[in-house]
Amino acid sequence: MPHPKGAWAPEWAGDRVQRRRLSTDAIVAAGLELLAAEGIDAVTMRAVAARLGTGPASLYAHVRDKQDLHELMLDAVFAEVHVPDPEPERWQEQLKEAIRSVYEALARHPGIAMVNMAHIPLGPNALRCSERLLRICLAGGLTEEMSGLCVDLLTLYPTAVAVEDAIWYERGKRSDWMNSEQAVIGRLGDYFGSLPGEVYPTIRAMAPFLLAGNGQDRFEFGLAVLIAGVDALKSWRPQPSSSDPERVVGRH
Amino acid sequence: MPHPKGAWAPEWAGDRVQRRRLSTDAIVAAGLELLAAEGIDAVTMRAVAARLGTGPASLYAHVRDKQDLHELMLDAVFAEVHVPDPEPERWQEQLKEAIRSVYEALARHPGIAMVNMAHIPLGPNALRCSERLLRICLAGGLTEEMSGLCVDLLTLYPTAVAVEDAIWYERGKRSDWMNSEQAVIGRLGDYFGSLPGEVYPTIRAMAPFLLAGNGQDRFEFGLAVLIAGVDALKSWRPQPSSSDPERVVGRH
DNA sequence: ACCTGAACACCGTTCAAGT
DNA sequence: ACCTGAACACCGTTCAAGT
Repeated sequence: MPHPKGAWAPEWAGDRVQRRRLSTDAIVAAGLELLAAEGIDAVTMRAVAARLGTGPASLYAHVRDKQDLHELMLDAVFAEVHVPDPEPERWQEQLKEAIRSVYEALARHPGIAMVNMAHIPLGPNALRCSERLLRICLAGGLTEEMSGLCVDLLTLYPTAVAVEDAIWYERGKRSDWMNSEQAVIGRLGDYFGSLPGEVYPTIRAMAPFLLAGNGQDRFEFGLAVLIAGVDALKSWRPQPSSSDPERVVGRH
Repeated sequence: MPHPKGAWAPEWAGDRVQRRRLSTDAIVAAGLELLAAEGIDAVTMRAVAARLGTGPASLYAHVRDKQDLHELMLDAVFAEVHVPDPEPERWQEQLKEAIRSVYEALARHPGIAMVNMAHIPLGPNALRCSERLLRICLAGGLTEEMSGLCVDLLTLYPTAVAVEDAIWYERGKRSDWMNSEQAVIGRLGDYFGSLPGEVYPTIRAMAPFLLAGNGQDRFEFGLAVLIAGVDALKSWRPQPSSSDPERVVGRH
């Protein structure tokens, strides 16, 4: 009893449901679903293809390789980032809002942050984000030199924290016991307490401060340090020479 | 013509050269050699085993798994980090020296930085480093709360930059053309220049500043921002309430 | 206790062949 | 142009068996 393809189903079903054509967008969407469901390690060419009802080789017509797929997914995530319009007098708070937004978007898709670290993101959504960050810096009165370097530095921070988060998240999914934030902090406290006091007296004494705060608190702390530093160096220019006007005037 | 194992070599060669026993240290050393020669992706259980003249299964008697091996390699790298003894009046410069030293050690072994991001490093050498960082912070007059949070933040920065470096390094090894720093900056400049001016006017105008400086300059810039921020928040304590003395006095 | 070969269940990517 | 099955050259880890 031969069983020709599709003979068991009416033609319209094959056309409308089964025969959805592959496309870059569909592949990126499937990748993001897989990322949400099973983490970045599960976003393999094979798994994405399987989710679309095909084999891995079919994806290569729409996507250069796995790295390319990951970059496309990253730019889709950058679409969720909101960077406010410049209000010059509160540039510091606006930069904080923007960096929080980058962090939240990356954190909403655990695992994608590493991709942001691995590439200078050049997709349209990432560029829009940089464009608007630059405007806030310049409106705030930072030098052009500062502004140019700040965009990178300010983006690196939420990315790095999100990478750390994702690793903990991944680990927590694999085994629920022992890996909750509380459990880890508890064991770390015990560990620090058990260290030889002659070798690590400061770590022992400072253990409560080393373990203080949750992830949110620690993120906000780093953010406060960064923006305070940017403010302090607001007028920074590279390698001011000894002919710098202020210095010369200062000597009068 | 059968060819029994070792029949072509004198017995003493087999005993003295071939039969070196496996040990955790030997495995870690082989891992670091492989890392230097071929990058972190080449540090597979199979390749490390092959370098030691055995099969992958043999390593599992000395090392829990691949992650464990990577952590052991990381602590070996932390042995190269130098953190100076505290001199209270120049704590800022000392923190910079320490962070540079972390960065340099990680950069000397491209690829290992990711391991530092994936774990709270708890090996003896990493702990010694934290211990000494803490001492500098406290000697400099930072609050205990600040000092505790600073160690993490200050370590995250060189680690994140080293992760980025390693990815570029890896890419440069694969194909020498198109991936040198100069070539990438050149193409990025072209790309920014080709962007539609109505959508990305600031990026277009700021292109030279976005691409300014080499890796070293950019690292030093971030370091300056960080330490300036730490200095500005020197007396920081978590969530100061409205009963904060200075605020009350300020109203008089 | 330490080491081994073989096997299991995976990868990314290529390629000739189909439509 | 797009899609496919099959193959290639790899992985990490487990396990029974050896010493």
